Amino acid sequence: MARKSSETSPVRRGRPPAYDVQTALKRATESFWKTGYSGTSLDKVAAATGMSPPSLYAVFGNKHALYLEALARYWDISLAATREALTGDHPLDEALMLAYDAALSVYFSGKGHARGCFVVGTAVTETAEDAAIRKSVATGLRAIDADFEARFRLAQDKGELKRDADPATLAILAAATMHTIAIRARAGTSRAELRELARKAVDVICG
Amino acid sequence: MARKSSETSPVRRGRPPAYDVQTALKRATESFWKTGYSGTSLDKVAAATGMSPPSLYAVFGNKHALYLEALARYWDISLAATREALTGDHPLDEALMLAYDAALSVYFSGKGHARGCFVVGTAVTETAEDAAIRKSVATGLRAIDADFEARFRLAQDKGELKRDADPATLAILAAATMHTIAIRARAGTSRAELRELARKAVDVICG
DNA sequence: AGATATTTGTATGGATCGTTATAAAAATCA
DNA sequence: TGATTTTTATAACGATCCATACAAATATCT
Repeated sequence: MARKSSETSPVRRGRPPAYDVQTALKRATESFWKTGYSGTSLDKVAAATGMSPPSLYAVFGNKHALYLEALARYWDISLAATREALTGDHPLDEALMLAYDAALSVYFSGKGHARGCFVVGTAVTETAEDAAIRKSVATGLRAIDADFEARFRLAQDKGELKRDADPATLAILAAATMHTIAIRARAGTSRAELRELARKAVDVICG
Repeated sequence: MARKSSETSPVRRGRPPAYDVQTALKRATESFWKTGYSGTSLDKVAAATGMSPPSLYAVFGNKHALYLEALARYWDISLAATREALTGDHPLDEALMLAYDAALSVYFSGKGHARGCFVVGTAVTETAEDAAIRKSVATGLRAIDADFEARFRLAQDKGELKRDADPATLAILAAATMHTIAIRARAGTSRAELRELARKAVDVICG
């Protein structure tokens, strides 16, 4: 569900906003990505976005709603990237590696230390006590599982995979590989080592 | 490295401490487990432990040192549990399931909502900006990997595993399965479903 | 131009943050 | 008993937290 922006009246009335909402959301995401939801103050977000606190509240509601929107945006982007890698016309093992490469380029996209996955690195912590964040995470995880499973099912139909393999189980292992990469990236493992890890995991998963 | 406790002089001089350090550390761990490091104030920890803030500082130093000690204690306990499961005299698949069952009973040990893994649920968030926590997490992850790998190597020697299997790669997949369980438990997946997930993953991993 | 509408920056409110000063309380020592 | 040692509870410190009141700024409308 996208934020309303240009579908409002073509000519707006008062003083024009000084900052673009989407880039502000991106900057806010980067702030939360570093130090988590609880560990990131709204002042930090304001500094990162260049917006004043009142503007942030006018646009996003409050800190919690802002984080939820950042989380939804991250899911949108990363689910699309995973799906694109898996639905392209590549052999099974290549498709899986494309998905992991896409994830790695996100996990190592920051300036300083590797940030890992935004969900695993910041949202999972909040899921224990925050129902809204928990729901977003649970839904996203199911979507990833489904995308992997669909690809394995297709592979089985095309004869890329043994008949007795269980696509649902292989999907769990493929997702688990993604998750362990997300954790390890944030914990300091190098990108090269993680890519090798993915390569070996793919070899086992594809049989 | 254990905290000094009873190896001091048998007869101590001043007013005796009212609370046991180990149980206080356990209570503090449970506080952080719910809402994470940044999301848990020292007042909350004080309320959970029954200790006053000055007592907490006298015993543990500060909030950061207290969390690090809680993290070290958690690693000690969970690594010991995993190692016990894997080094017992069981067939490979049974040993792996014992390890996952041990983890599950920890992840679902709380009163309210499932807490998942303390490391994945609270420490990973901090690893991006906190070098000390990152080091603890990295070391612990390597230890888990090594324990799994040793068990797979043993299985290969005993003929439980195919000759061409790579113990290091299987260890990564076994650890990845543990990690995805840790994430999903905190995100709301039921214990029964996670056990089934583990069962299927073990079947694939063991070939 | 004047009225209206919307965003902006500043400044701050009340609560909570991590941490510590202080003195009373409770033990052993002489 | 009185001095010494250690822990305790209370209270508060300055800093920071999330959130908002307010008025100046900047646009379109009549």
